[in-house]
This record gives sequence, structure tokens and C-alpha cells, in this order.
Amino acid sequence: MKLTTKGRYAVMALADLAKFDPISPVSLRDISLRQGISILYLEQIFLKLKKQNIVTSVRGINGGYKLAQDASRIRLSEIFIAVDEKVKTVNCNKHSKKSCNGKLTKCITHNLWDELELYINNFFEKKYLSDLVNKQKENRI
Amino acid sequence: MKLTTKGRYAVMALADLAKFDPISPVSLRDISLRQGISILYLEQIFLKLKKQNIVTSVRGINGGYKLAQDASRIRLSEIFIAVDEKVKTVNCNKHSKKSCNGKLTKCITHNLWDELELYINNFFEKKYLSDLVNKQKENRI
DNA sequence: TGAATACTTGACTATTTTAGTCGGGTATAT
DNA sequence: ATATACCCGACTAAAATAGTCAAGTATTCA
Repeated sequence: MKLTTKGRYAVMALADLAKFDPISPVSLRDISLRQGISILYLEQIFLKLKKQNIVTSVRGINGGYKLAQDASRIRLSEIFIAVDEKVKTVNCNKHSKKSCNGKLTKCITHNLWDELELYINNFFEKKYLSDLVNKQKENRI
Repeated sequence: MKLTTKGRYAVMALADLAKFDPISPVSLRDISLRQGISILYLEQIFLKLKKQNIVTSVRGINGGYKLAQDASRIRLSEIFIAVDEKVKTVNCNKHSKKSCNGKLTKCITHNLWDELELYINNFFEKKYLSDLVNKQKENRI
């Protein structure tokens, strides 16, 4: 059970972005250098973030990305959804008529996995991007 | 972010096992049929569970596996550890001197991932095998 | 005793997912 | 004009997952 780099990098990059002036855009090149993430990979991630209106872009020289909203209004759950980092504990959908294992009944542990899924999603729902930036200031090494 | 089948099947199989008389062993063949899991795969899983003293085995005809302890004393976390289903959100260890991204500092979001890891592990620590069996009785379809 | 059942073990493999890269764009400031 | 930086779809190497396979050993029951 682990996070993919896509979800991790998205949060890292946005946390980086959140530390800057919300007026002037930050280029992926700068984020790439600071966070040690491939710029080509960042492009892929930011296109998704843009589609979900989490960031806006400015093209051309001195262009880059800015947060579309204040960091205190961006939930980590939104970020994960944007980059397809899904929390998915079972294949069988809660609401689908199909069963889990080719049988008519739900698998014994079905409720458990649903509960786990909710539990983890709840973690991301409660966290905002601003929480990270503030934490960072406190815990700087 | 998802569970592997190894962890899922281990819990399913043990929940199945927990529903039976703790004296007479249950064969993998029976569990395989009821849960729809390959017997060859179950063998692999149960060897690990046995090594961690979660089940005991009885060989020969009428042989099989039994829980090594009462279901109310087996934590899901133990089961996951036994089959190597680790909750691992970052590669960089909390206590290691090495950093996350080739830099001297921890990555911005390091504390977040540590927190998430603890949060998820806590879920499994609090759950016992017996919780599943009781739930199952209530929610039988 | 010997046949059937069921656990034991390590090695192997197909498939899927992940973690990116590549090539060819378009927009804009200077 | 030209350099910078976003835009977009397609592609690919490597790793992880989800098993299978072969060759056992122990035990019970007829």
C-alpha cells in the first residue's frame, strides 16, 4: 500500500508553489530545480492540475503557474483526484450489482475495505495545502 | 494507493478460518472454494502466516490450518506485516540520515507522509480478526 | 503398507502498473 | 524574430503484482 509519485509530486510541487507570491507565476523549471523532480514529468502533472482548476497558467517568457485559489481552500483530496491518485481498496464497487469474487454475495471483508477507503479519503479531505506551508515554516531543518 | 491481493486475501482467508471450530483444521482447498482464491496462491500466503505464528498447520488427510490464537487477539496489522503488505508512503526513512530527494533537507511534505503512514497503520492496529466475523454475521446478505 | 490428501518450499513467469521520456506543437514578452 | 515556457498525445523501460509450477514431505485411513 503506497502512494504513487504522481500524487506525491503533485502535492510537493503545489506546496512549493504555495510559498510564493500568488500574483507572479512560478515556472516549472524553478520547481523542478528546487524539488528535484523531472521537468517533463512536472508538465504532465500540471496539465492535469490545470484541467481541474487547481492552477492557472501564464504562457511565454516569465510565464509559469499560479494557484487558482488560496492555499487555504485547496484540499489535498482535490489534488489527488486531479492526478488520478485514487484510493481504491477493492475492485468491486460499493454500489455495483456485481459481486467481488464471482459469487452472489459480497466478500466477507467487503465492509472493511469500504471503511478503510473512507478512512483514508477522510485524511485528505481534512488537509489543506496551507497546512503544509505553515508546517514547513515551523519545522524547517 | 491500493491494497495488494496478498494482504486482502490473507485477511479474507483468515476471516473465513475464524468462523470455524478452533479445534479442527480447515483445508486450503475449502477456503479456496469458498473465497474464490487460487489454492496455489493461498499456499504461498499461509506459509507466511505460519512463519509469523498466526496459524498452525496439521498435515495429512483431514489436515489444514487453524488460528494460532483466538480471533479476538489477532490484529489486522499483524496479518499485513506477515504477508509483507507494508504501508509505505515515502522511500526516505524517518530516522535515516539520507534525505528524500538528493538534497540536504527533508522534502517539504515529509511530515505529511509520515503522518499518513501512522494514520493508516493505526486503522489496522485497532482492528481485530474477530471484528470481521461478528460484522459478517450482522450483515449477511 | 500404500494410496490419497494436504502442507512445504523455492523458482519461475505473464501481466499490469508506474514512472517517466519524446517529439512536435502554441503563446507571449522582449 | 527568437527564446522561453506552457501544451498534448503517444510511447517505453523497469518494477511490482499476481499468480503458476515442480518437486517434494508428513499423516491418516483402508
